[in-house]
Amino acid sequence: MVHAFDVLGDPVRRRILELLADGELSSGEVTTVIRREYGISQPAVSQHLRVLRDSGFATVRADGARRLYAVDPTPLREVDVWLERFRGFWENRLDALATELARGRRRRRDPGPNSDSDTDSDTDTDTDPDPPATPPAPTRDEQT
Amino acid sequence: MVHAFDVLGDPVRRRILELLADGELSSGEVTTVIRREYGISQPAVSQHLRVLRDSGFATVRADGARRLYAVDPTPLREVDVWLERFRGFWENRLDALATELARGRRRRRDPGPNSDSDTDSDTDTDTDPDPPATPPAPTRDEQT
DNA sequence: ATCGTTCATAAGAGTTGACTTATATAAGCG
DNA sequence: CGCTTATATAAGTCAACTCTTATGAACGAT
Repeated sequence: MVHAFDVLGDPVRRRILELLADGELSSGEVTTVIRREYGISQPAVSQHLRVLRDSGFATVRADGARRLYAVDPTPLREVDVWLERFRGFWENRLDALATELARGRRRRRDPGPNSDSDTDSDTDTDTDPDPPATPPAPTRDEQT
Repeated sequence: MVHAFDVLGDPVRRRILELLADGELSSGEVTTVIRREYGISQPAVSQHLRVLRDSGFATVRADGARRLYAVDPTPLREVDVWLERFRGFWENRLDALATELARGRRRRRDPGPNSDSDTDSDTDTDTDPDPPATPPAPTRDEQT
């Protein structure tokens, strides 16, 4: 299946997530806004909602004939975790410390840039299955 | 120009950024790793580096015939800011408060899910130019 | 039961994007 | 100066993505 970042690559989908961030919305309500803002058809919106469903960014709940969509934060969190290694670039040490505390992390050592002497390798296995150890496939698609 | 999330949509580019996160690397060094991991050609890697340059994710510095690439955190930070509105989904209130402090924000109100009565519209202007107020163009491309 | 909603799926077209091979530019070196 | 190394660009191919229109399925109301 597609990677979280692939899903977020589309501006319409990002916008839909923004809308859902404020709470559950029906497919129709989402469609109304998106249609107005991007001028695309109802099926187009429905297809985006499908991608969001399939990729775990949104959940659906039936309410009569309507479908109520809500954010499922799981993949967004993955993105957040991936981003973590770069936070050292824009957060100063004190901020980083506070964030550490805020997140209740158990890991030691901060993700500062240019950690040369640091051969940490892959201590944080929690993040991404991204780097394949060996040439995956000639077709270069996402490895699940 | 392309949106930050478009750039991050590619696994090879994400991997390159991961490599650069540990410090400056030459094009050749990046190529060696990526070639081994993804089995793609030197020009392919070079093209990805170009995208990273053009989109502001990486900076280059000449060292003789070599080009040394480094992370430019600016667009990553934009992504982080975009993500901010969803943090309420996975951080509890206390964590959120600590993060607020850590980030030194001046804005009030937290990005909690299901804030129904909240017709915030667009208070946080710092984030995204994403939602166009009106149907932008029939071709639905990224508005710069 | 029939008709209007609400929403999803199907099929097809156009565009974009990521590779490939071939080649160009520039530096390092004998 | 010629040759190798380091890197970028050019041109072309192929696949994937996102639309479109047409249609289907389920619910609600008359």
